[in-house]
Amino acid sequence: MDEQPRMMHSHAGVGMAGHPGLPQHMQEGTGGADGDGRKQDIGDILQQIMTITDQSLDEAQARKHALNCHRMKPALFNVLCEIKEKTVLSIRGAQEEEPPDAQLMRLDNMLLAEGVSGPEKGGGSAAAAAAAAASGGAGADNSAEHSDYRAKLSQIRQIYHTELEKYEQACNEFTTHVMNLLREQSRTRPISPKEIERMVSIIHRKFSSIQMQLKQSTCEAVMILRSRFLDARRKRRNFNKQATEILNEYFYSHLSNPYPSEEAKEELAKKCSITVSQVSNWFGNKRIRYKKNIGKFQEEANMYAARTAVNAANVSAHGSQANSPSTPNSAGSAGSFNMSNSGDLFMSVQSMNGDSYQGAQVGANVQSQVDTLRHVISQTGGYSDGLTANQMYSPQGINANGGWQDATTPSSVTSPTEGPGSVHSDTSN
DNA sequence: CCTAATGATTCACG
DNA sequence: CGTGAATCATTAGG
Repeated sequence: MDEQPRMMHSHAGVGMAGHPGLPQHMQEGTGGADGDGRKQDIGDILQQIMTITDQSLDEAQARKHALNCHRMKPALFNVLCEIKEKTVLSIRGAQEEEPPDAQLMRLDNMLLAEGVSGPEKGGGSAAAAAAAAASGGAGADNSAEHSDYRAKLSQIRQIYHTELEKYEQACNEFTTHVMNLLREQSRTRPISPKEIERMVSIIHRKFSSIQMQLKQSTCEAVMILRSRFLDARRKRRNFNKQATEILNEYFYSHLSNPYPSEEAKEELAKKCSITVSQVSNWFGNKRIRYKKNIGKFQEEANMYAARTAVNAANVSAHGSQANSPSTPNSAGSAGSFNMSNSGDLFMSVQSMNGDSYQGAQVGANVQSQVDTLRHVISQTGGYSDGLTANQMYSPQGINANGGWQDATTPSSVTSPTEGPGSVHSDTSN
């Protein structure tokens, strides 16, 4: 970097020597006479310039004025304008036509959809709500995040609008400024109204391209915000105890066919104040995890089974209360499904323990109670120690139903993990 | 801090 | 499309 100055210094004598514009160092050897002549010329030129500048600007002004006031001037300008029109402008005009910008339209649409542009405040929150609803309908309990999202969105919106306004104002100002300027200049040079118009449209195009940048960055901001919001949605919250209980209750009381129908899901969702997709997620997870390691869920299963059994008993004893988590589905499809595959078990259950219930059972409750009872039975019947119970359960819970899985013999997996440790674990409340 | 639990997401399949 | 399976990412508990 500082090579350069040093070089210049060291070579100053030579380097500057031949420079024509610098009269001060003309004593460089060879070109003596020539240099003197040039010096003379330059001096003259400088002198002339000085005199011109010093001389009358006034005079020039006066001449201009005279020209402007000449009576032929308008006509002349008209002609010149025409010529201009025919040449320059026509050429420019040819390349001016542009297709309606698809990208701009896309941006506009998106901003409108996100509620950034479009009508005032109300639109914003409505759009935010719509966005939230669209993103899975998780409108139940993430109100904090939701309001956060809304606040951020309205912030973006505000910035967008102020910027847009600023741009518009600047555009208008600039346009009028240019128009005035051109009008001013039209006195001194040929400018047709058409040309002004064209200039204005050029200005507008420039500004709209700036606006497009604004829109683009706004879109980006919204996207980022949105993705963050979605990420926040991914931030899971454990369901509350009650919800888990309800879900588990349903799961274990429909263990033979733990596939809630759409209506059942809706009902569960309502009961647990979660969304239907959350219910689906829960059941998906539950099924796979239960199946994967039945032993681990044994205690839970027994617990819920016992509970629902008691519940069912009470219900059927009282006769009137249709409170148990049975659904049309469990009565219909699951029933037939189960009957065909494990009718024997069903019968055996009935014959063993079902007597007391059988009389009072309502059709809809049969399935769930069969599931329930099976658990109770297996619990009470074979519950000598953890290991045997474990080995006993794993086949029965699933294979007997022939149902919702293809018996991948999980006992080998479950027994080492849960067996020796005695089935206790925690009280799992 | 580590680990298990758990809700959500993704991908393949029928 | 609903599921199963694997996986991710966060939470809760030690």
